[in-house]
Amino acid sequence: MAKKQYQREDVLDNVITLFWQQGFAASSIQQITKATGLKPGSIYHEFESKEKLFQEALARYAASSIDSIHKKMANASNVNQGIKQILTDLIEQSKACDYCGCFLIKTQLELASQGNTLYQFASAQLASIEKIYAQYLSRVYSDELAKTYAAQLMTVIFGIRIYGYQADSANTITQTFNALLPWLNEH
Amino acid sequence: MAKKQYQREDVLDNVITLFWQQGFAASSIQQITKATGLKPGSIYHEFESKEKLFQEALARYAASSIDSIHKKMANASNVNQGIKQILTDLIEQSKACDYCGCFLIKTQLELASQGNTLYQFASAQLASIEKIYAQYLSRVYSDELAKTYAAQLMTVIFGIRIYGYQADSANTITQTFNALLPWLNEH
DNA sequence: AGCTTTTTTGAACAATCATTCAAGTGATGC
DNA sequence: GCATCACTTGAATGATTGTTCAAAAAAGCT
Repeated sequence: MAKKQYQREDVLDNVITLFWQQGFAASSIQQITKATGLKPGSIYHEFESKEKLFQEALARYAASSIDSIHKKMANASNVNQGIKQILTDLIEQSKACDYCGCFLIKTQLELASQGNTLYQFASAQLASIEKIYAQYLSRVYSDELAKTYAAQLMTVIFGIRIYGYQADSANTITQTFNALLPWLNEH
Repeated sequence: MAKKQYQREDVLDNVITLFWQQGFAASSIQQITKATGLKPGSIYHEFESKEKLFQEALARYAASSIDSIHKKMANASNVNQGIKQILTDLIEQSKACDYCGCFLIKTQLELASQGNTLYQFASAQLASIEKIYAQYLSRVYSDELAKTYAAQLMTVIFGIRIYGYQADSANTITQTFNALLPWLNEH
């Protein structure tokens, strides 16, 4: 079998689901083996370690998250509507899957106390997402106000993602974010 | 040594710190041993299992959290000021310690996907905290508005606790919650 | 003092952990 | 058709996991 029997990206996608659900510590190589169909040897041949594998999975998740933001903003009639759409989709998503929240947030929480590289990576990605929102908002508001709104937005997104772990919360949440971020209805 | 050499509550306090920092999966019995000074045998004699120990630690944390809310509300000149004080203290706290966030939130995120009992317990505790806020708010607002505000408050608290993981975020946060919850300045 | 009860001890348990590696496999270039 | 190469395999590694248990140790009770 000289030819690779898998695509690096497919493996990562499978592994994202697993790590996302269970976190880093609770995901064993055995489970990774089962989720990907690869034997331990192949995993270590392709990725250096469990940590490197996790890192790469997280990076892929972050990239696709950021990509999705840009796409939704491009399709929206204006900045505020775009953000509103993103929030709406977020709520829809948290209804659909049970392990949700955000992979980046979960990683940040799990690995914060160990000063881990993975924590720093997750944290940096979240910071850069905030910056992206600030950039979009600066099309409509002053730079200062844009930053302020971006911080508010991130806080509410975090809040929603945690609140979403509570059962049946979807209806409440929509009402909540509309009340918290009234400026979303401007323009 | 027929007499107990430790206080159940002291053991729990030590164990709260450990579990809070590292989460359930990443905290080994060996570490618990080191943190409490108890040998494995004693731990299993006093608490039934790692899970039961965690559960009890979490319950103690939740009880003290709820207690602290009531105390702060009792000391405040009115409901809104009391809540404001709680939020301010929360931010101060998240500056001080690095593993922060909230033990309940961390537990909820870590153990959600496994449908774990511990997840359900954490989730229920958070729901009951929301109910407590709603009760206080209903002194000042209609029952319906009180519920709405309580949901907003929880969302912002969640947001703040996650946002707090980002470095240097303390100044931004105060500004943010004042903007998100303008009704806190009423009365 | 002697018996009972409660607690402590630390070694031992099987299971599982992340990781390694020598051997095997099959396609590719010559 | 043979050697080379990239990849797969799965057993084996030693460390660590949560948990148990028989023996020891000390206090209370009669």
